[in-house]
Amino acid sequence: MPEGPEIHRAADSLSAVLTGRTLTRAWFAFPELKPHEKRLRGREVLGVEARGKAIVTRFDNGWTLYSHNQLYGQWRVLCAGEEAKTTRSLRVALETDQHRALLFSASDVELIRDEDLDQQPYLARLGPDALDPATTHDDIRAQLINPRFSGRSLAALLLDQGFVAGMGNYLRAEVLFDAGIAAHHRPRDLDDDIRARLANALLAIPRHSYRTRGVERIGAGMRADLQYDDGERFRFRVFGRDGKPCERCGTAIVRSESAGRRLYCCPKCQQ
DNA sequence: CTTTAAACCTGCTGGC
DNA sequence: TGCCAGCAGGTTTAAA
Repeated sequence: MPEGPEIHRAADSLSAVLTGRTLTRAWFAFPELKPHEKRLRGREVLGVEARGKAIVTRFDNGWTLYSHNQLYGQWRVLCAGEEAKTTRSLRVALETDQHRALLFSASDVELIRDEDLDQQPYLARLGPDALDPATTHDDIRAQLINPRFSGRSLAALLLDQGFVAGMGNYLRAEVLFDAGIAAHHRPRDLDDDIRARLANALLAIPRHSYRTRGVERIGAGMRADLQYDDGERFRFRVFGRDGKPCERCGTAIVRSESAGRRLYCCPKCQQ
């Protein structure tokens, strides 16, 4: 059940075993993708990257695999010869002579010509990705003062992939707590310094979650990689902590609902 | 224009 | 052990 940080780490794991490798086999559970199996066999993987919560895998024949895990999808990497515990819900298999990358349960999978990739509906509407190193503080501030977004509540914006890609429900709560802002505010009603603080949190919290392996269950089939800070764990400061004391002021964390999703906040620190 | 609600995808947990 | 309801960190669509 992934947000941007979890998806970006999944893309890391896939890239580590696929990039630069030749596919010995491609398999799809979806009938409409069957014709691509032959087309991909023998092709080289040029790269695997996350865009927001989608993953794109590029091949050397002008095609790209687009996949979105939604709530349930999960990529697993196995060594060649290693058997999956179950093939139930298996949707995609990409195999090299050394590894197998398996996608389970996801239903949103497409093969797209490279030149059409930017027209893919989900990718086309993505805003700047908090986990893209190229995304800057100024990019986020530009979103905050963009009239397309500045009149909407932060509660809605912080789930909107067009505002900042990669955000999700736990990040929303943690970003707002870190910035010390209540969810009902609109960007245009905030002071410049508060907007700057929010822009900071919108980059810092997802990136910290990514580096520290976020909420990922250890041993869930993902590779251990050295680029992550394993000495430190991401901690929820408000998400899922209703009734427990705020670590800053001791006030009980409150659970509510906003934009149809559960939201947690410290009513004293976030005003 | 924005917000809300429902629907859909699938899996897990807890209660009976 | 089995079944069902409820919930879930997502997204899209339609309605309000």
